[in-house]
Order: sequence, then C-alpha cells, then structure tokens
Amino acid sequence: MTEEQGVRTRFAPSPTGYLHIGGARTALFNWLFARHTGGKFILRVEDTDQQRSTEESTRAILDAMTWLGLDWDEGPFFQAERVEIHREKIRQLVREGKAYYCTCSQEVLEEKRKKALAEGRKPKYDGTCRDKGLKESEGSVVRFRTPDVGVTVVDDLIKGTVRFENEELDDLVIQRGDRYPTYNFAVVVDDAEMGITHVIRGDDHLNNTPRQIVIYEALGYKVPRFAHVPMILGSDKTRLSKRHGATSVMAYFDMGYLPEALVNYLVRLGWSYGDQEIFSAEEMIRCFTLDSVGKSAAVFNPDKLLWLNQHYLRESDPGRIAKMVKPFFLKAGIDARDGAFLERVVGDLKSRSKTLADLAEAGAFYFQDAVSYDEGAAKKFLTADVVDPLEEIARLIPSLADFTKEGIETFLRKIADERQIKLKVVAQPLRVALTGKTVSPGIDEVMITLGKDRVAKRIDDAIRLIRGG
RNA sequence: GGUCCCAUCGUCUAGCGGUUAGGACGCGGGCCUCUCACGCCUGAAACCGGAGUUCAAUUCUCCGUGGGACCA
Repeated sequence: MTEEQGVRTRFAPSPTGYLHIGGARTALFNWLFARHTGGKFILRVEDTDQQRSTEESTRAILDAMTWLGLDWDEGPFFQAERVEIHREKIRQLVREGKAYYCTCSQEVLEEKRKKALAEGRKPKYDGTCRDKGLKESEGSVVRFRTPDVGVTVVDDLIKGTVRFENEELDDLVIQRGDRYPTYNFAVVVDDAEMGITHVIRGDDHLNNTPRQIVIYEALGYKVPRFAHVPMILGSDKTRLSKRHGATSVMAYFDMGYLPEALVNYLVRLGWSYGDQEIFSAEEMIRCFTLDSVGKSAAVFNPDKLLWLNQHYLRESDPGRIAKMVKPFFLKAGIDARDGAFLERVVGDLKSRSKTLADLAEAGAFYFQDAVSYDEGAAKKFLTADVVDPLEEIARLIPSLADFTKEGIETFLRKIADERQIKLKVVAQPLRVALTGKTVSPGIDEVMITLGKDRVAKRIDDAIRLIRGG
C-alpha cells in the first residue's frame, strides 16, 4: 500500500450542519491515508442541496477540520459550481444512448411500486420510458440505463470483494426534474474529474457503489479503489445522533477537549496498531494502513475520550494549556489576564483535570481575593483546635527561606511534629484556609503558586473566621 | 419488501488452525499519600447459536439468529 503512487483522497461533506464525529473520522482516515502514502488530500463541499446548504455550515466544517489539524492540499471545491460539468456529462450519456429522458410521474411510479410490493415483486423501475427515445421536456428526469445482466464487483479495501447482480440495480435517476444532477451521479463525475484514486467513506455508501461503478464505466472513467469504513454508533448501537450526547466536533472544543485527544480517540475507533493506544499525529501517519481498519461498527465511548483528554492535558506544555484555558476562566467571570500567574495555576492543575472546563472550575480559587469556603469543609476543618498551628504557619511563612516543595514540606512537618500530630491534621485545615475546599493540588504547590503574601493573608482570614464563629 | 455489510469482555480492540484468549477505557480491591489526580499491584468480565472441513476451530465454509445500512 505504501508503494501506491500518486494517491489522491478526498473528504466531501455537505454543508447542512456541523462537522460531526463520524464525518471527522472519515476525514481523518482520508487525511491519514494521503499523508501516509505521500499523496494529496482534497476537500470538496457538496453543496448541491440548495435548500439546506449554508455558508455558515461550510465555515463551521472548515473551522472544525482546522482545529483537528486536518489540513487539505487542494480545495475547498464547491460542487454547486460544477453543475454545468455534470450536465454536460449527462447530455453525453443521453447522446450515446446510455441514459434517457423519462416522463413517468411520481404518482404513477408510486402506484406501480405499491402494486409490485403487493404482488411480491421487486419495486424497481419498470423501464416504461427506456426505449421511447424521448426528448427533454418540462419536469422530465434523466435515467441511467443500467445493464440488466451481469455482475458488478466492488473490490473493497476494507470489506473485501462484494458482488452485486446488475439485475438488482435500478435505472437510477441521474438528473432530477429541476435539472439538477443527483448525488450518485455528481459524486462520480467530481471524483473522476479530480483524479481521486481512493474513495474512503462510510459504509452506508457501500450499496451505492455498484451504481456508481457502472456510471464510471459508462463515462469511460477509471474506477477508483474503494474503502468503506464502518459507522460509529451510539451507546444503544443505533446510528450516532444528538440524543447520544455531543456529536458535533466543535462541541468538544467548547467542553474543553484538546484536538489531539479527539483525533487519537477517533483513530482508534475502527483502526488499531497492536496494543498501542496513544498516538501522536506523526505516529498515526507512519502506522496507518487501510488493511488494519476493522469491518464492524464501533460504539462511541465518551469515557475513553475523557481518559485520553486527561492524558494529553497532563502531557501538554503549561504555556499552551494556559492559552487554551484562558477563555474558560473568562467565561466564568475570572480575570486570568496575568499570564505568568495563570501558567503557574495551570502547572498545578493540568495533571489532575479531565478537561479545560474542569481545570478552570478547579482553579477558580486561586484568583479570588477572599476565599469562598465550601460550607462542609469549613465546618469540618476550620475549628478552634487548629488556630494554633495555623497562626504559627502564618507567622513563619514570610521569613521562610526555602519556599520550595521540599522546604515547605519540611516546614509543615516540623509544625506538626512539634505538636505531636500527623501532617494531615495540619494539611487539611490549611488546604481549606487556602482554597476553600477539601480537594486541591498539593498544599506545597498551592502555596508556591499563591505566593507568601496571599498565603499569609488567607490563613489570617481563616483564623478570623474561626474566631468570629 | 429486496439487496448489502457486520458479529471476541459493558465499550474500543489484539488474535490471522494448536494461546492459561492479550491490551485499553470503565468497574471492584489494595499500595503510595497532605486531599484529589497520577503511578504501581490486583480482581471480576468475552469468542452469538448450530452444522460441516480438520488430528485440532475464536480463527476456514454453510445455515440460522441478532444488529446495522442502502434502495425506495
């Protein structure tokens, strides 16, 4: 597969909504295959559905691809701008007798279909107009003259050899009554004209493939290789949809996921490389092949995505995470403009957060002038018997020479030892005094990030609270 | 209704005739520990069913069952 020369793949979303999880994985596989083989990855927007296509959707899809790091080499091309090319090819087929005008009305067709079904026959077009030699007329459609004998074989790179009896295929409508080409026709012309060598798409298109192959052949095009990747399902094993949770790629951006986590999650959905779970973009490109793509549908598992996100959050550079998390703080009304301070906060929290949103929530206390105490925490840990050690800490902190993790640890242990109590007996009240909560980064990390002044002030505040009752 | 695809722990998957059926997420227990998270150890958890091929089937073939998709 690596030897393939001049590979050209494409992703062809229709701009009728956002880029969703399934589309993103299809795009990813196309992108990976192109990158792995040194080929080109092309983006084509299938905006022929005039009613539902919007520019906002196009923008949203492009933004999502960019966020994921799926860069394209050519395009975006717009299918709507290519309609004249499609019409020319349709006229060509009609001229050559490979397609014909049909004037059967929807009503008649529907009636015949019902009748066929009722009599237990196949509800396929009966060929009424096939040999009438009709000219174009108002509302007429163009049908493709499908060979009615023989077999069309799809030699799929993922599914293997799939055979279709041509007699099962219908005389497909290739131009609708409004003179617009149909999907199955336009996609063939565009893929062929753009020199696509490998069509990698969802396996919901597998049944369309023989219909497309006969069109390729009628038009004298070289038939590309096909690879039909299995679908992504929701937890109830039905097609992934909104009711399974977020399906839009950018919804994950909004929830504080890192793009590399989503990409890593997606690549392992249907594809594997031994036991490896974690892949950098470079590793994916190096390891990706279509023959290790599985055949069966996969259920989307948000927990595993969360785990990967946590992993990448922990591994990432604090500076980068600080930039990414800043909007989450701002959204919560927290002024996180002090870059150096924010970066220290991120350093404390990135290894213990699952998402950027989590991080911002857990880190809010760093930015408060007056700590807001969790009620239960204050009641349990800010008690009269800890006033003495807290006072001692507040008194000695300003002059503590070694204000490092080790220095603070030693200092706190000494405070505890002198009172013949365990460190944790001091640590929890101190944590509540500094953070307002019982859960936080290490007490030493918090103190360093906050700095001596804020630490002393917060302890004083807590003592005042205890005394004030 | 027809056609097509698919089938290993709850989930993602490894396996490509002979394995104590491996890993990961999640879940249970333990260790570490200033809380949490990480990390480490550990436990429970799967070959859809039936024929056939074979000395031997999770693996190959067929049928069934279940799920999914497409065409209308």
